[in-house]
Amino acid sequence: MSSNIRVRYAPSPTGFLHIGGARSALFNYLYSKHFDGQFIIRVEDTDIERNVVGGEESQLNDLAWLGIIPDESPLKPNSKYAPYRQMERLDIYQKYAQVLLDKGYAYYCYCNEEELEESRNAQLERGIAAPQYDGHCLHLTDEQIEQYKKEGRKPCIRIRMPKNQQIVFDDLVRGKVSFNTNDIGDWVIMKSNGIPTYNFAVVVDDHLMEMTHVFRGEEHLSNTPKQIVIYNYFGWTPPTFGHMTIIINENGKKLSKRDNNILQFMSQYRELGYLKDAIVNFILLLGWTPKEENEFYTLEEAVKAFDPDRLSSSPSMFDPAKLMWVNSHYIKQLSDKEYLDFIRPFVAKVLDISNKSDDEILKMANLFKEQIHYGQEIVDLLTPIISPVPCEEEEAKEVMALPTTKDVLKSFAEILSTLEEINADSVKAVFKEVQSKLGVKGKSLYMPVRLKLTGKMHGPEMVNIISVLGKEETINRLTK
RNA sequence: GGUCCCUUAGUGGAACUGGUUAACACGUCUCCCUCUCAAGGAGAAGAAUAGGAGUUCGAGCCUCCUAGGGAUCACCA
Repeated sequence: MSSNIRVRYAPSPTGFLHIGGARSALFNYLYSKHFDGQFIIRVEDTDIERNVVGGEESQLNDLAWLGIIPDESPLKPNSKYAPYRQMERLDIYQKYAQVLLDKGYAYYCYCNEEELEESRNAQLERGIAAPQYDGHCLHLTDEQIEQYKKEGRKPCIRIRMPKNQQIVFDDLVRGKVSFNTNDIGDWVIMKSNGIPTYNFAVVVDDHLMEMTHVFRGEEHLSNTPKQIVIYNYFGWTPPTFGHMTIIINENGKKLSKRDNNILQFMSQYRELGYLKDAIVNFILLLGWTPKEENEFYTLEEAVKAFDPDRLSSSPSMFDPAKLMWVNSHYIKQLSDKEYLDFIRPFVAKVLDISNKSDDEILKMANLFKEQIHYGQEIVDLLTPIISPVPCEEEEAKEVMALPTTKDVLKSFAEILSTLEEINADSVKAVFKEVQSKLGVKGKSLYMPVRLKLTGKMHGPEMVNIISVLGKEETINRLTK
């Protein structure tokens, strides 16, 4: 069963996948799959100055990692719509620009940067708040054109905006939105290098690729009337638009790539040990709320539950604390095997695991499974257990100076050495025995052992640490 | 500045076509558990729904005005 719903995510390979992009992709994906439609990835690579190598590949990879798999993409083209990279579709845009030119809806413009700047400043000086293209090239004589050509100027193509026309559209997120064309100047559809601008290419592609819905960030809201004018000139039906709220930082500003205190890129979260399910779940809740009170959703569940009516129209703040909480929730859900696979690379950062069995690694990593928020956290937590450094804190020194400490350590090591098997229960029994033998209990019993073994006042339960260290290593450290 | 969008506790946000004490979650705080840190359990504090006016028996929900915030105004996407 499949519908004719077609939606797309259209990244530009000017960088790597960031939170906003992932969210955009996710919601488009959810919408398409909720209605049994197709999800397409089209690469908008017309900004040849800013494209970065590997950008496309890494974005597609990160998306795939999240589970967002396209039905069509540059790597999985449908011949009916291919190609899927705009730079491979240049002839198509040229053709459609020519149609507009022929119909008189567009015209060549020979103005150069300085002239445009000059005109803009002149308008500003006259008190015009939003300067527009002045229409200088709208009525050029043949002589003028000849002159420009002789000067070697390459023209761009501008669209002629209709006058005094109200552009109204029904936004899935915001309801009725309207703009007046008088507020929009004649804008460039084809740059002088023959490459289309975003607002033009996007219309041609969305139409040719038969997109039915477009979910994108609010920053595109003011682009929409420009695009609708093109649809109208061609006599095409525009897709249904939905402009999602922007994501803001803790200062209420749009999340920008320059925000240093918030990680922006998917790869960074991946490296820090965030789980894909947690990230999907977290991003899902950024600007969308489920009808049910449950806020945990797998991607599959989200597809089922997704309802565009519940997209929020006010900005949502990216809250790293909530992300951590969601992630820790998912970590706790992992099976032993999943947890091991997930945590192994982080354990490997502090411990040579080449001659360790899976079981040993898991046992060690399980010490912290309940408390870590993301994988990287285990590195610092594990360090004192693997290679302890004596604690210099005043409180620690006091514990070590207790009159009972020496005896505690000594008899603990003695009794431990008689054990057949080391596990939580047997170690607990050792503590009990030392306690009844010496009459020392609580802090003054446990702390000396803890400090001697890990050099820290804090950490997982003592019995678990000892179970992991094993008899030999424990005694070794206690008697050193 | 023009245009457009938004405004419910620190944060995300719920509240059916207007109908009683404005949900829930994160965070914060307290207590319990406990050798410690976490985790977990129990509980608490925190919002006159930006302000004002109107419509109505009744408004967070409808209308208008004001204020604040944001987005956007490129041969970037």
